[in-house]
Amino acid sequence: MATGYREVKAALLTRLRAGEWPAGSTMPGEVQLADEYGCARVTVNRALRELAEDGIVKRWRRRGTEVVAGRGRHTRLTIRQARQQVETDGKTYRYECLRQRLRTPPVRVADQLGLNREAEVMEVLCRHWADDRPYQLEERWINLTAVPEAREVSFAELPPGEWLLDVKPLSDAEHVLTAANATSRNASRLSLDIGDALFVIERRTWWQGQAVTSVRLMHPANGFRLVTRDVA
Amino acid sequence: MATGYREVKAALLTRLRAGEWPAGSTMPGEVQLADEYGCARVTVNRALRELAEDGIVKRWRRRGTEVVAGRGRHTRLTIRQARQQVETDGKTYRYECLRQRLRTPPVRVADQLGLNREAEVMEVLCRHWADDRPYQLEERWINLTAVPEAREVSFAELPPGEWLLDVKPLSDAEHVLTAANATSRNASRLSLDIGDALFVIERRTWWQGQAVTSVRLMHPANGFRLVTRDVA
DNA sequence: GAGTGGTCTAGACCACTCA
DNA sequence: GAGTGGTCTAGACCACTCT
Repeated sequence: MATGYREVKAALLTRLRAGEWPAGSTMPGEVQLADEYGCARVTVNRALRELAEDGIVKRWRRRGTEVVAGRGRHTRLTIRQARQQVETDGKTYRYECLRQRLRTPPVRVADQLGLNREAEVMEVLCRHWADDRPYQLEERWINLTAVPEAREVSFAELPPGEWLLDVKPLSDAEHVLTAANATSRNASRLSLDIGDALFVIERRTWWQGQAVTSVRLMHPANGFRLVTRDVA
Repeated sequence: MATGYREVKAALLTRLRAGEWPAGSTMPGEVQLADEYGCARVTVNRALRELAEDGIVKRWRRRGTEVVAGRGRHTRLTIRQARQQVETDGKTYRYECLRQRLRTPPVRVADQLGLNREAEVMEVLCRHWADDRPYQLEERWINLTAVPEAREVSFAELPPGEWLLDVKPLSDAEHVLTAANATSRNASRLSLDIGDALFVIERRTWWQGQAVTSVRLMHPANGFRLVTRDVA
């Protein structure tokens, strides 16, 4: 007789692992399970809702709860500001601005930000260090229509990512993770050889539906990794 | 007067975006907010709980709810089976096993799986194709102590990842995402040039506390990307 | 129409940690 | 001791989609 939603969730997971409800099948309804476990329906509801959030089941009104498990693995990833990551690693963080200027966006950037080519954007190129090794090279484009204040800000000392987090907090985001070979230009900026592998994170953010910024974060593959750990 | 937890959550997000409670400050308690919005405390509780899951606030009993926003970005990632990903992309999937054998594990693998070097493991090297291009090269080690059935299974036609998902469903997992340059061996197996960038996913899984498998999935960087989209 | 999950309410008790 | 969030309950109504 399990009463807490954690117990119910664990019990359901055990039965799922045991194969009682194979992938593709439909689980019993909430009322029946609540009856089995002798608890309120809301308790079962919460357990099942979390299983759905974990990607283990899918739920529909009227159709019931279906076991998916096996389609793919869900995982939660945290992408930190360079300063924070470097300091978490116990290293000394240093920031350096290589270029900052106003300009009209190249086609690719205009597309990404949903702007036309006459709009004005801020381009920022900067570098983040961990101890005395380049940690991240950052190419950023800021939509001045969405963030006109940026026109007056100097990023000589202040990482634009940190500034934007203050100015437009809680924005929506899209991330794209890829790998690439370093071009000659990027290699020299990261103290690498041409062709060395880079781990690249591209991020676009929106604030109330309007594109704010598009940024490309390049890391020497050697020494950079994203780690996730998922229990479920 | 918002009554639904979604409305409450949205209202709180708006106030957070407006800077009413700056990062580091403590938000009002659940009872007060429930009073403000004219709803039950549980409704506020759910809204705040989701904000906490989104990484926007942190909550402690007695200490209250603190605004974090700005530490890092949380995102949800789904890593699919090769077959599923390839077919989702509208391409034709093909599987090919390059090697399968029993052996004792090299030190690195023994460490990863928590085994001693006399234990027996199954080594599988295989390749996944998308149309007629290599999509993923897979190096896998299976702990036969945890999965003795694997000793009798042929992976000539069946991807070991898919088999394991059936046999040990709902296991715990750890993922490490990195980039690397292709070695000569891996380059030829992926129809690449030596040094071309690879996007590498390493995954380890456990079932009821026991290490099941360790796998290294290597993708040509050109044409591989992981994408996440987060609204909040 | 009926049965599923989705959600809200009001009240209650618990667990924790601060003063 | 007091006040915070964490959770459970019982009952209710709603939204959806199947037949």
